[in-house]
Amino acid sequence: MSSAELIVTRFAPSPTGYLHIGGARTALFNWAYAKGKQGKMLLRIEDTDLERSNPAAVDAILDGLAWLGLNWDGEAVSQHARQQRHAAVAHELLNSGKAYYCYCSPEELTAMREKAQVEKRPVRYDGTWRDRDPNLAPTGVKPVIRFKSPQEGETVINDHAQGRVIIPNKDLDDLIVLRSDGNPTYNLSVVVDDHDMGITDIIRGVDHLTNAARQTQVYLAMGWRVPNMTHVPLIHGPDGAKLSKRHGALGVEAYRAMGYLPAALRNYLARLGWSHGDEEIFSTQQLVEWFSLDGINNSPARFDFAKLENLNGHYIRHTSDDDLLNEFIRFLPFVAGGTELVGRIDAVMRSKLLKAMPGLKERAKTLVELKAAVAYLFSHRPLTLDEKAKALLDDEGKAALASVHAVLAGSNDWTAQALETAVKAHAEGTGIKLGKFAQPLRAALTGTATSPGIFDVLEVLGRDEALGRVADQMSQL
RNA sequence: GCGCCCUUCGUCUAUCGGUUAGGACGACAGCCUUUCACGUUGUAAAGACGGGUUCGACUCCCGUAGGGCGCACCA
Repeated sequence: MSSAELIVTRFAPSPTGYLHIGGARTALFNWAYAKGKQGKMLLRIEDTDLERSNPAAVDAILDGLAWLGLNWDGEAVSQHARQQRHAAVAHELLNSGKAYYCYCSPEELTAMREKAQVEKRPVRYDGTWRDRDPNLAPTGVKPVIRFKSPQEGETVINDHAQGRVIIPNKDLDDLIVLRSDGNPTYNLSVVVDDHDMGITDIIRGVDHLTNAARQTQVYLAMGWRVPNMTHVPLIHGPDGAKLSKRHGALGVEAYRAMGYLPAALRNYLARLGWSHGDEEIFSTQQLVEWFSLDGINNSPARFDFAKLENLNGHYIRHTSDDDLLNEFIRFLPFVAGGTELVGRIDAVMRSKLLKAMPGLKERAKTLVELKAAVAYLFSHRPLTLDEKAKALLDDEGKAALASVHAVLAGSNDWTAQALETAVKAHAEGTGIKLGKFAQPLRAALTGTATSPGIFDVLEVLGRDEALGRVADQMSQL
């Protein structure tokens, strides 16, 4: 593909402590787009604001991306490390007359803003120093460098999701590109980095749409090519308001702890703000093949846990027992009591879990539910029964247990199939419904009123353990 | 306040001027059944409002309403 240009996208999160779920979707889109075009996705950490950036926050993002299975090309770029270059570009702008020194103090700017607010005028820098003679500069004041933004005309953003967005230049004031302490500001750094990194396509949230206009002006001033832009709509909470802490889970690590599978989350996120006809459930491979910028909508989507849960259940059911067990073990450390459980999974337990998995995974919508469903395998005799299980083991239940115990003990083939045949025959022989035996049995074997098929439970538990658990409940009078 | 953007079932969405407006989740009802699930069958459920343009608008234009984003020496 020599004629076609290599697509280079980037994901550029600011390290705030976790990988935001909206950021995760942005990353997914960038990733899928780059992959589908045989291009590259780069990663840049926007750590310009050192006060809010720390290694732990960066790690949280890398960890989140890794968990989601989104890899990037090359080394992650630290924006902070490139400050010299950003400052150099600011001075380049200054020297070519595309920027100027501004000596306004923060207090003056605040006053300017407040005055504008009172007078109900747009709050913008009034351009005091734009054309003023630099010789008038007050002594002892460290100036900032402001970009000389065009005052006439309009700036056009040809956005792949939003369409042709036109912003009047009069509404864009002269932004600061270099602070008085010599550090560059975001809008400058982003442009310089995206240019230097050879980014061809910027895919990010619409919250950056106005920044896109300012950045476009900087590109133009530098004579650089403006990358293709795609601003994707934001994700809202179930109530329609912007997703915030109030809605609960913001970081992907929270979704991991809630027991969602990375593949399910990818699928769900992909369908939020993007679509490919009526396709609902598709593999990541298919996403990569299908993903296109014009499949992106331009209206915000509400996050729907019910749908995520449904999808997750589907993925759990369709994951092989072996893979699912591995996912489960990988998940356990992130949930209370999970690490201890991992310690108890030896070869024997592993094979029990694997054997029980077909029955278990039909019923779990999350790995948290799977953990609960698997608990009976880890229980020690005598079991502690929950309320519903206790209710099942009334006098009638215990009597049923005693009679079924004899049947089970008499079976010389401890397989689910053989045991089912035997117990069903017993039920028919006594004229009692199967349920009258199955439910007390379930209570005795699992300590709960719900579980996978009872004959499977019997087989997985093994003859001695199963008979022991039944006997425990028979004898307690 | 100024600028920009958005608006199809409760939710995610399909439709790219002509459809009985389709699918999925959720809800409800039935079937299956040893529990819970799964599976399966079916039902209810939508073009914000008002004007245009057009033979014909969910689709194009304008306005209104509602919602979102942005307006820092934050990113």
